[in-house]
Amino acid sequence: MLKYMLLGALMERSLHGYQLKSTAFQKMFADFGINDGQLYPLLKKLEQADLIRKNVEHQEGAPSRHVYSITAAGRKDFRQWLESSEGEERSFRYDFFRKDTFFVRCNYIQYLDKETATAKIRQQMDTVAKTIADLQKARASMISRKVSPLRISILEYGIKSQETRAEWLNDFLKEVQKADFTPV
Amino acid sequence: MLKYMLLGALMERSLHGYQLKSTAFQKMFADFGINDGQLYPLLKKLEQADLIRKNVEHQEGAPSRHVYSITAAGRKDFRQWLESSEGEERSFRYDFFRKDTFFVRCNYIQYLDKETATAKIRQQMDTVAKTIADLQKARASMISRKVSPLRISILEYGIKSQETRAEWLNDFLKEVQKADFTPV
DNA sequence: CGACGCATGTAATAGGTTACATGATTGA
DNA sequence: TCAATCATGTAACCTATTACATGCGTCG
Repeated sequence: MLKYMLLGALMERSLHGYQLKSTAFQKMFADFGINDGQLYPLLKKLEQADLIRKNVEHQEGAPSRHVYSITAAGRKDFRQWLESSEGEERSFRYDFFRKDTFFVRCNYIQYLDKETATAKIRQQMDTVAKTIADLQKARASMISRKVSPLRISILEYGIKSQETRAEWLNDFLKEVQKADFTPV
Repeated sequence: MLKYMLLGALMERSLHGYQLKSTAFQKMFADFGINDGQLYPLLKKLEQADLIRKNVEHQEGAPSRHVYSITAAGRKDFRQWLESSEGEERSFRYDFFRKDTFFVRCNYIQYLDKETATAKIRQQMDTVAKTIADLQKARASMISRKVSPLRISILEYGIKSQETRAEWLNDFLKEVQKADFTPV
């Protein structure tokens, strides 16, 4: 998937590795972003596959920049991926069930005592609240920077889904407080 | 994470490999479940770490079952993980942005023509609708089987989040139809 | 003088998927 | 007889994360 995210970023304009890291894969929160260990080897691989082309820009008194641009083959590959629906089936493999640590823990919440369980849920509520605040700030900034409404719309999904999570956490907390936690 | 899901399943009762696959990691949809290539090596690894213990049950005219039960060390390890909050920070690394193929494609939707984009969104709407129907069926079955309300609650998050997705898809479709798709 | 931003990369490891490999029983 | 279900496992591969490694310029 990262392959297509890189190609997608290069569809607009040519970029060098560090630019990809710092602009196209900007940190949105704490540790979001792309890691070097994946970026540089993948760029090399894409270059070898002739999907992107490298142009080294020498700079005086600074490390050279390796500017990558997408090739015709790269554009074709990207469009093919974009048009396909591969990976869009409902599978749940990458969904709340398995990839969301908090939810996986929730499945076993009866093994905790009520106080610990409550504290855990409240902590998650805090995290979600902070995330929503951050996303709303990001949204405001995107609006003022006149980012395309489609991109803003995508961010709004993030906000909506976190709000849904917050609502559910409220319900779940009530459910936990009602439940009978017999020590196991 | 799978490690703790296996230990969590064994907290309740001892199970053999195939049981873990077919009951604890039941398919909920098309291809949800656990794959052999991960299950069996991991069981072996956990056994070597003395977190679980194997007991081979010979069966006449059928392959032997390797029944695993959790050890005291396994229970301790599991509880420690359960109480910790590791991986529950907001990171978005495992969130809608990067792991959801449909959403990643949405970021580049302006590279598609309006018809293709519309078709793609409608297809996703269908998928989501089918998923919601399946989850609701699962919920009904859980209620009749008198599964604990906490477990049902977790499934309800799945329903809620898919409903949020459906709502957003509606909004996004409108946005796409309003937008100016100049071919790129 | 130390931290941070710019700029590139490698190595080791972990986690997960697909495909391969085997073999018995049961039901259509 | 063919397919599905039960039952266990290995090998190859791909993806992703962490940590390591280097070096310059600038700002406080």
